[in-house]
Amino acid sequence: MNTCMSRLDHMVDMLKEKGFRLTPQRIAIVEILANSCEHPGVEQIHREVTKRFSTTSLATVYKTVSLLKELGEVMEIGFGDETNRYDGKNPHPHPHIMCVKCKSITDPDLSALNALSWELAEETGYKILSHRLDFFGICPECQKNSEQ
Amino acid sequence: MNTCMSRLDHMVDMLKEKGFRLTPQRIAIVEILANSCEHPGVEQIHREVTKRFSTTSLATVYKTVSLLKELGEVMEIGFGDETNRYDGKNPHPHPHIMCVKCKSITDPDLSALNALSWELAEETGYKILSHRLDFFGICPECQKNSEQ
DNA sequence: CTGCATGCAAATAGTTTGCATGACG
DNA sequence: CGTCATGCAAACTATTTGCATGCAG
Repeated sequence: MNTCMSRLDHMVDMLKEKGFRLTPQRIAIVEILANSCEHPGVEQIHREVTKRFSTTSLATVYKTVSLLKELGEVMEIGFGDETNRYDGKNPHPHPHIMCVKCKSITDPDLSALNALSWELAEETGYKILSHRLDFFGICPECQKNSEQ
Repeated sequence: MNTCMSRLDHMVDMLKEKGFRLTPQRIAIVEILANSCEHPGVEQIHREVTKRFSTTSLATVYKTVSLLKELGEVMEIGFGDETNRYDGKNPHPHPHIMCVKCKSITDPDLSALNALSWELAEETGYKILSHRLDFFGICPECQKNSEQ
């Protein structure tokens, strides 16, 4: 089990094991994904990487994120109109809550959730592979700011 | 209450009341949305409309669907890569289950769901406006077909 | 008649791809 | 050193927009 390893080390090891090259840009992107809590988008990741490697292209960010997505190390969060955001800390399906004003995304605890998948599989005969549970609302901070 | 009115009548009345024009194309699109169970996409709606009004443009379909969306009469279902699909029968948030092979979308019954929103609002202090619960899996039909 | 709706084409935005160059292993 | 990754630009796709024309009210 790798549970005691940092996400960063885990992701880097996985790339190494599978024979992918560890370029500085790639490592930087992995670091950002492994350490960000705010569910960054490609644009934001790109902004961060270029602070260290100024010539890094958007295409490289897309390619790296896409690679990690395929390896199951990063989960894509695609909210309606919003541009995609990514979660590298917890790449498995879990609920999100997004503030429609400030666009912040956080991960609430919802224990009662797993039961739903079972209920559903039994009811429909589907083989459930994954799911997505997203809430949209206004965060406490933004509620305060709109009370003029 | 309009619960005894057909969705079609309800949507047409709403357009009339709010002063939107009832062009034949618009009515045809509303009809398709009100009567389709398969959660059609814009392309599919367009294919249907053009059977009756062959010159109807994609832009008109987009505009009409968008209008109904803003009026709260149609719900957009945006699944990751897949192109958007629409639900005109039940425009309020409800769970979906999509087959990753045949791309069919159906509406399962999940009673235990409403409790989650409450739990969440209390836990996080968010004002919850909406949510999205989508499952991805393989439908019974496609499971059969892959057992060679 | 008057203005909103239509339909065409062009614009947009996020993302992907092709290809020549560069650097990891 | 060979191969894969990078970076640039061009391609793509779903959707939106501008504008002249048409038709509902």
